[in-house]
Amino acid sequence: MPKSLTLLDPAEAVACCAPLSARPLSAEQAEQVAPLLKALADPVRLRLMSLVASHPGGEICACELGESFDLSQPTISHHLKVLYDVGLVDRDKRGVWVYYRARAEALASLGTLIGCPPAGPASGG
Amino acid sequence: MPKSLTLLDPAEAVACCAPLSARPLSAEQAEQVAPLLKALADPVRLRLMSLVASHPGGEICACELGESFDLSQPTISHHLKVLYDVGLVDRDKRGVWVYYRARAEALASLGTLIGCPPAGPASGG
DNA sequence: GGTAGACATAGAAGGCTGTCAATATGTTGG
DNA sequence: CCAACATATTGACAGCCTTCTATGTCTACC
Repeated sequence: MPKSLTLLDPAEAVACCAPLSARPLSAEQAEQVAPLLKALADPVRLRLMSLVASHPGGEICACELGESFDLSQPTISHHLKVLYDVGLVDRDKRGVWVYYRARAEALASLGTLIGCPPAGPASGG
Repeated sequence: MPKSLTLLDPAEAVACCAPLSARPLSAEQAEQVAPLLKALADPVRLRLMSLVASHPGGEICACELGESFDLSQPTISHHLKVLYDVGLVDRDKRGVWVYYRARAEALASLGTLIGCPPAGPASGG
């Protein structure tokens, strides 16, 4: 059971929350959002997420991800699973290889919740 | 020693990073950003941050923060210290009370790094 | 069928984290 | 100076997290 079928991903639940600075987050909301942040709150996973999100073509092979780290294959696999379980990345198995893709809308929701600079003219310093 | 004097806060260092999806985060950048996310990756701290950031007047007394939780005073104090140490909040002691203020630019930098929706028409949700 | 390769899972070790009770520190007022 | 109060620090403990090695699973190819 890779994900829940009837409930929202953590990543999807975030979209319902107003920015942190708009109004106090409820305890329930905080419990939903924290796992997403926790998933990103590790240097390895943060780099993995960035590698996936920034890769040309939108997807990247797990084998290529592993080459960027001095870590064992199971460790990389574990971190990718954490990102997958909270809904920050999608996976697609093609033959022997597994391709990961960033969920842009999940990152966008999380960024908005944390607090994006107000939409306006270019900031001047 | 509340903070480093010559080096940047984690919160300040984040401002130097492009969004996750723009280019792969370096290992060094990831090591700098992860502590910030880790600080927010706890339900209690996330609510504390939201309470501080959303409070009218821009600041809020620690005593008022504690009343929102079913946790001991030392625990709240500990969580506030975590947020303070990474530079997400400022503190101001006035008499017996301590007032906390959100560092809006730190939240904005972090939000931008994670990935804000591209500036466009108002989202309908 | 058998072998090789890519990825996932299981189990264990060591370190980190959240929480508390107890105590320390600093401030106000008598 | 002492009492009362707000907040911070200390020390301890349970639980979780990151990492590894060993192993399992699935696909491709001969």
